[in-house]
Amino acid sequence: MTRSPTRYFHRVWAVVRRIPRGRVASYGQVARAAGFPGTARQVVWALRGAPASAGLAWHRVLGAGGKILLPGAAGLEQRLRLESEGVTFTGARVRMDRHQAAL
DNA sequence: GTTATGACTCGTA
DNA sequence: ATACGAGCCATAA
Repeated sequence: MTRSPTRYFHRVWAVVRRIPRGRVASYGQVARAAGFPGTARQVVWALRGAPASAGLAWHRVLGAGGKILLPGAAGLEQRLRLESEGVTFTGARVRMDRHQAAL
């Protein structure tokens, strides 16, 4: 089978797109749902490589346990975006027990 | 072909 | 709670 070099990206984007508003998922969960278990780090490439025009909900992807891993101002923006969607936090972490997306 | 990078994850201290 | 190390692997150079 001819495998497109961009298939990985495409699959990851497809998974992120189906995370509902107000829900979140971890990098590892996205990777697993995309059919590439154990490739949590590579999800980052897909998120950064996604065109802004795609409107990808990158802010709904967090580290394991609901922790925001994006450093600096971007991390703050992520939190603000999530809160504006109704996502609640416990300290620095998202309440995964309430906002875990069903993948 | 090799090397470096990284918004990871888990175990351990 | 934080800190560190090791394993992980697609992409870029």
